[in-house]
Amino acid sequence: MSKTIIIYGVALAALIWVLKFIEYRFLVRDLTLEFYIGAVAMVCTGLGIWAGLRLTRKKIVLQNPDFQRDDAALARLEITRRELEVLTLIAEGLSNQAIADKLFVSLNTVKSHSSSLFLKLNVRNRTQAVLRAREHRILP
Amino acid sequence: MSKTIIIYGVALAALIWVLKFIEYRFLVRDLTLEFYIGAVAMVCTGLGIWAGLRLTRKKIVLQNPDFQRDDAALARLEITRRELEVLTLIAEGLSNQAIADKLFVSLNTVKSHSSSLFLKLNVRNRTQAVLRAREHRILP
DNA sequence: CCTGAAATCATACTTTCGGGTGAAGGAAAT
DNA sequence: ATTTCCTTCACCCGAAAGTATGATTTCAGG
Repeated sequence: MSKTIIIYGVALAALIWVLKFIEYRFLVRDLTLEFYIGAVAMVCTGLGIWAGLRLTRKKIVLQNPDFQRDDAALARLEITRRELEVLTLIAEGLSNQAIADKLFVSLNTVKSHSSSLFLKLNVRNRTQAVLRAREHRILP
Repeated sequence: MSKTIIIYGVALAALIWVLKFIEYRFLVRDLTLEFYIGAVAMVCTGLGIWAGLRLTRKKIVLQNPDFQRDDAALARLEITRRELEVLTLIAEGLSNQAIADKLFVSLNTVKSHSSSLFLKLNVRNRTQAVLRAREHRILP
């Protein structure tokens, strides 16, 4: 956050410094407008590329390759297919509304599923549900 | 849930069946009150032990023994000590109120910490925060 | 000594979650 | 055919979570 701002500030300061340096070094009284524009364009392009990479940097995937779902646990806990879907999306950090949009169902439906899920997993909220599901080897 | 109820029902039915059997088998007209009480006591004791074991069965601990916190990530994200504490408790599925009680601070304080945590982790809720923290190797 | 970062808490407000209840349609099993 | 289970959805309500803003205090480091 503040680091980003600082880097931008430093970059702009460096640009100004370089321009000043050029002015003095080569005894140029006034650099041409084109030169300024070009310099700003270059710096902004660089910063843009850097910011773009930062903003869209790929997710760090944290996968356990040798995860094997314990279907016996699923059966024992009487968790249905749809509930498992909802549970999976909950584990991805989605809100109920987001889950509803993703599954093309209403918010109420998602609430129903998650509620019965919490009952069956014997937990009180989604964070605990994810923990429990992992313990039961229902989720990776 | 329903399984528990079924087992209780079966146990009671079995008890009644056994008592009837004894009555016929030994041509006893009326079993003594003490006998009934004793039978009920035995069955209920057994069920109680079983239920107690079920209810208090130990947590399945899901620990990654070779977890090493990425302190660089902590510094990079500018996460403070207190925020890390809160984050850890969030990851354990505790509510804000529970965290407040555990840390002997007010609910508002916990909210403050979690809010700035979400900002720094660039997430919108606690579940995503836990995910992100794991990705950054801040949490096991 | 002064500054800045942390930590604490408050107040107020909006959004999201979660519980409870009930109900309708559909598919599969008996 | 009837029952049972799953899925879907609605409505209501209270609790919890999250946002925004600002004040205070403490304390290490320059």
